Amino acid sequence: MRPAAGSPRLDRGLLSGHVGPRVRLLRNLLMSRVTAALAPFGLSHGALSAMTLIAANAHCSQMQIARDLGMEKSAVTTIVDELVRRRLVARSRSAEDRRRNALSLTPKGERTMQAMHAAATAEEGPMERALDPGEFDQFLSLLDRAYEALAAARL
Amino acid sequence: MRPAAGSPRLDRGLLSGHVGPRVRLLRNLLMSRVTAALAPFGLSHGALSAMTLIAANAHCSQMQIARDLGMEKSAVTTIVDELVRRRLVARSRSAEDRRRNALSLTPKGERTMQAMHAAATAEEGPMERALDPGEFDQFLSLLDRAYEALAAARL
DNA sequence: TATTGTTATACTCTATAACTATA
DNA sequence: TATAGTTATAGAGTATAACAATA
Repeated sequence: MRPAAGSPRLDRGLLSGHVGPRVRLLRNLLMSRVTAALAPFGLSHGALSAMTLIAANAHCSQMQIARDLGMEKSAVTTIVDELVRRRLVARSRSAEDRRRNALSLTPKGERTMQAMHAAATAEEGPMERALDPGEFDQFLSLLDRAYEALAAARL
Repeated sequence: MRPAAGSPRLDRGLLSGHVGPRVRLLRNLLMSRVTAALAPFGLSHGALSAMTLIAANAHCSQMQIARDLGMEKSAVTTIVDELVRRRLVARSRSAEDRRRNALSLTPKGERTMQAMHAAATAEEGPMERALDPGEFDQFLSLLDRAYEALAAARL
């Protein structure tokens, strides 16, 4: 009888003190589940991330999206094209700087984004059950602060 | 003067209570920095993840890697082929079950993995500086527990 | 001259499907 | 019949580079 396929053992000696490998592994597992949950919408994770940022920063530019997600501007164009084609995002020229686009979610976009978040986060049950409520809240808070620190640190 | 490209504003109303979007955003930002740091090694993130699991679970099979990373077995074959070709991983048939491969890191593989971790995690400075030591340790612990809960929850 | 966005193209990673061998 | 691994192929997502419009 083999070791009864349980959860993998993480080597604290090799991973000690580092966020990167943990986020990679957690993201890989979460992604494979979320990809299936998002399939009915026909939109990528990148699209959901972009919609999330647009919802939080109305009239933002595509370069802002690119910087915040660590993507190239051309990739953002591809994503936004699809969102606009499906009437989930409205794109117009900025009045202040006519090089820029001003992005905002349409009402349909808001509804779709929320449905996608609901579908994606339904896969989170095991994590929520493994942590007690106080720990879970702190986990969310720490993820936010780590993200913001990283985003603020661009050169 | 525009809003002086600071960190993006995350909308707590839309993201409230969910790990997924936060991990996606954090991972996107971390990835784009780590990709550059890992470029000199000529190996992918998947390869580093695989090496990390092999280091922690000597003589594991490729199916174990696939399950733990949420990848398909054929993708694991591709990754392991490259690691074997570069003498970073030793692959032999399992004695107990001759369908399986038994994977382990070579000494060169151990050194390379540690160098890759060092290069990758050098990008983590901003996160470490944003959290005080106790918070940072708890962050690592919560990431581990979230991962383990998710990995244990496969059907 | 620098920045925003678009287009066209190519690459990296992973998945799908069909196959072999072991159990 | 079911599982582990390989091979060949296709696909999704993103990057690179050259360009147009605006600052």
